[in-house]
Amino acid sequence: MKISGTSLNLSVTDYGITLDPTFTMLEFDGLRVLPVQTDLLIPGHASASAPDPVPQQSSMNLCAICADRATGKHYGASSCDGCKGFFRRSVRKNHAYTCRFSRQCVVDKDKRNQCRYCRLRKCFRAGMRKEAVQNERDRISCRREGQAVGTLTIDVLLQAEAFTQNPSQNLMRDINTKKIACVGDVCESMKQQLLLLVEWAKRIPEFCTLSVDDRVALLRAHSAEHLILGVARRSLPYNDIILLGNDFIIPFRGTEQEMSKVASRIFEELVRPLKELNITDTEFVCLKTIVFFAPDCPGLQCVQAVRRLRFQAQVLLDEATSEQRGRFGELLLLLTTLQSVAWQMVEQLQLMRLLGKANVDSLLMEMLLGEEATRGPEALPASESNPEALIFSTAAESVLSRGILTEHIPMPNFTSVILPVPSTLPEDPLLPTHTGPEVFTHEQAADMPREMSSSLAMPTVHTCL
Amino acid sequence: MKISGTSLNLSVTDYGITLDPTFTMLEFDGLRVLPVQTDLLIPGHASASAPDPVPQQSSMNLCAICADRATGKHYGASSCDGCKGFFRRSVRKNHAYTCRFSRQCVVDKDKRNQCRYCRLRKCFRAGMRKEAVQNERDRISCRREGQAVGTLTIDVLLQAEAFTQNPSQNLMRDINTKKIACVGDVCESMKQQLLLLVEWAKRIPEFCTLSVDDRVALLRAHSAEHLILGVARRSLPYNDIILLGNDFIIPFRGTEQEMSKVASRIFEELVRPLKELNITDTEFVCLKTIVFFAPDCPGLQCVQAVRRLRFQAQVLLDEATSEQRGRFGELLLLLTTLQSVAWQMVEQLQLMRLLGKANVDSLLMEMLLGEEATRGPEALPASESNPEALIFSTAAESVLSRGILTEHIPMPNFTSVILPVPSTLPEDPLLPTHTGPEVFTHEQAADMPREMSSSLAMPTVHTCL
DNA sequence: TGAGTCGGGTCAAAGGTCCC
DNA sequence: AGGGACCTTTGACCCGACTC
Repeated sequence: MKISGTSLNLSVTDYGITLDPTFTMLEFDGLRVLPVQTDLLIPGHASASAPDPVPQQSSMNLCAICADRATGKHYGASSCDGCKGFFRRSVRKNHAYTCRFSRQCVVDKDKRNQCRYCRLRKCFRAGMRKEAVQNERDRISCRREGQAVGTLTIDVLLQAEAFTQNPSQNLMRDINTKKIACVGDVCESMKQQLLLLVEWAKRIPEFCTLSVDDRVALLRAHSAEHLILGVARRSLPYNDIILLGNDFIIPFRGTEQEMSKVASRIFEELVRPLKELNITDTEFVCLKTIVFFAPDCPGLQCVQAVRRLRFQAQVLLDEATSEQRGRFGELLLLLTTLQSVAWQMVEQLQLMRLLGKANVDSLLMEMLLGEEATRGPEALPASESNPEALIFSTAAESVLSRGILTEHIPMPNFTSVILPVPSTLPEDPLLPTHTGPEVFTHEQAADMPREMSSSLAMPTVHTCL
Repeated sequence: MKISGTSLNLSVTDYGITLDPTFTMLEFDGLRVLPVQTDLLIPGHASASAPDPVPQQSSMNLCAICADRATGKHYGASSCDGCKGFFRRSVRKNHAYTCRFSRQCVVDKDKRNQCRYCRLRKCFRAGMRKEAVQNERDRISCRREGQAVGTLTIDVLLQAEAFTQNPSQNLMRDINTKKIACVGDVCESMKQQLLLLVEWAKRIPEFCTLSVDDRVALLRAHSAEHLILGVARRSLPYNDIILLGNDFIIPFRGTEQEMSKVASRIFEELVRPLKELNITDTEFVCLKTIVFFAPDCPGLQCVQAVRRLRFQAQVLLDEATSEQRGRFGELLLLLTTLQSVAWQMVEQLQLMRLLGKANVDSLLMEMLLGEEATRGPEALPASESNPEALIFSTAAESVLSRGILTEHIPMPNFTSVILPVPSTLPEDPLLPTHTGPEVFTHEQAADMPREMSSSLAMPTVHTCL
């Protein structure tokens, strides 16, 4: 802030107004700048009328308080760095000094530190104004300081994501060499991706601290959205197809009507906007985490913890997108679209299953079609937010699933999935066990031959945890 | 913070004005210096219930970052010289700042120098773009771009909202005097609210510039969400009930199971979070507008225009919530919950209709249950985002509606609703006509006696426009 | 063409840093 | 625990290219 240099002598009149009544330097406030000094501060004024023996040039270079060499004007008076700093510290800290003598101490370069009371008084008399001292500013020095809203960090999320990525698809083979998926291929890919989702979640320490029931609840609640989100990201480089995790593709035309319809929505409503936004890896993992830690989750016990985690994730996304206005909002708004597409996919899957066109195994049943047998009587009455439960829940009030649909195709009883799970899995060299180290990788899921993985004895979420 | 260099009477600097007598020098008075504690950052725990900011008075003259006097547009945002220089220096030197607090520092004229991280972030959020900062003394001729965020303003939205509010409910009569709604009451209220939604939309100039087909498409696409959003807001003062627009209530228990279930979800998943956030009117109208201008809308032709409008709305919401970190995200994330609850309500309504428990008239059929006969052959193949269409669409591939459900209850043919609508309505003194002035108000809809409004000859959206 | 806009740059006077 | 030499940042003001 620049102040006209000639107006300084008018500026001292307001001290009393802005002063704190308890301000202990009050007695300085009535002081006026000494006339002689004022003249010296006005360039071009002294030479005309005052026969000052000291040349103007040198007086400007002298501190008006202690006559040390001045480094410029500070707070309204030409002063040295010492008096400048002294004045700032005194005002900032609201220091109250007292004179041990009779308030007539000499203040010069040598003795300026002998009486702070007289030095500060001379600062005011020289024209320094406490109003010119500003508020404390930000630090300049760049010490790295972790700030962490919570404990979730981008790094953890990126690592979890990298762990469950399929590097073999990175080399972007020619699309023409890829095969068009049949319904079985789609189900197979979904199953693989769901297993990878479990592995992904297990890489998030905060997830692991939740109860088993809550972990299962989270994994089930939005698995369909995760499948869609994953396939949308995977399909970003392409224009006319959806690329599955097992390297099959779904074109928009030329395959089953139902599949191409969902695929087309994925492209138009998700892939296209994501392309336009040019979503980064960081943003993607944040979105995924936001979807994952959904507090409106059927049967969730520790709602507050999950809320906190989602809050952290959305703040992380906010930080990651802060350089482009509107970007954060656009990304978050894609989640409603994601939810819509996911629900349509689930409905299609349910239809295919009911029509006998798809062989849906128990893991898909449990995670995608909303088998809810795990919900005990303590389940929250108001937590019916997953779409599957709405349409085909086991809830007694659903006429669709019980009154009509199940007349045609009885739904198997899946209460077995909540039975205690053995701590070790059936012996299978390809599978990780609960007792062994976590060595489950994409090679074992995503790249697993279909014939083998479709017979995996790993049907429930509980088993995977 | 410009000081006229020629006037001497400006001796009281801006800093002097802002020097609060109670300012303690050492503390960041305005800042919430919170310990890094996640609990405090969760919306419900936030102490500050941001009061509605003063409606932008001459906002073009204010710096969008610190509210100092703006000197014009700089790098994409109306800003003062200070923020202009700060942004340029930051971008040029590629500075990476760190917030010493929790990244929600207030950035105003007084405190803008207290946290460079938050200041820079606010620059970006206000629309400044890195690319607008040029390297050296070279000038790129590409002027005129970037800005034109849009024409939507908070004021227009607030006025449209006020117009469709029911003032008689503001005096918050005793809940005990209100009657419990039966299914018919609910349908009646929904119909009234849908008519008010049309009136609300007509108060938004940008909506009126769209084609009739697009207007109808927007009104249909998310009407269920608007009903839920409205009822949630209306129910904010209460704890155990949902308050309908026609003053009936829905308790969580003691009425039909289906109704109380949705009501309970509305409360637990929407009213409760909104209460904790203490949502303002400004935020509410922004949310409503974001829901309304959904670009993934079946049959929408002018997708880009709608996208722009939603973008404007979400940026307005962002600006309205920028004082509290995470608030914007929490509000946006409620929209997925809103979508979920709305779909459940639609499903319940459909069930009630199919079971003969509800008398659903053609307006509700068209707007809530997704009659899609208006979609011509030019309809976008990939725009099936409305939930009703998913579940009970007339699309040939839906086994649910055609193959199974309609075996029991044949669906009437509603193609009549798209027939050309006569430019004048059947004579009815209560109804506005297309040729007359717009005099439709809440007195005519929300406060209309049930017996009359249920026989309104206003069945289609087209007719209302 | 001439006022307005918005890029650029400058530098006095604020700020902060850190050894003594 | 300040003091003060020394360095960084701020922002009011100016310039110039471009637009209308």
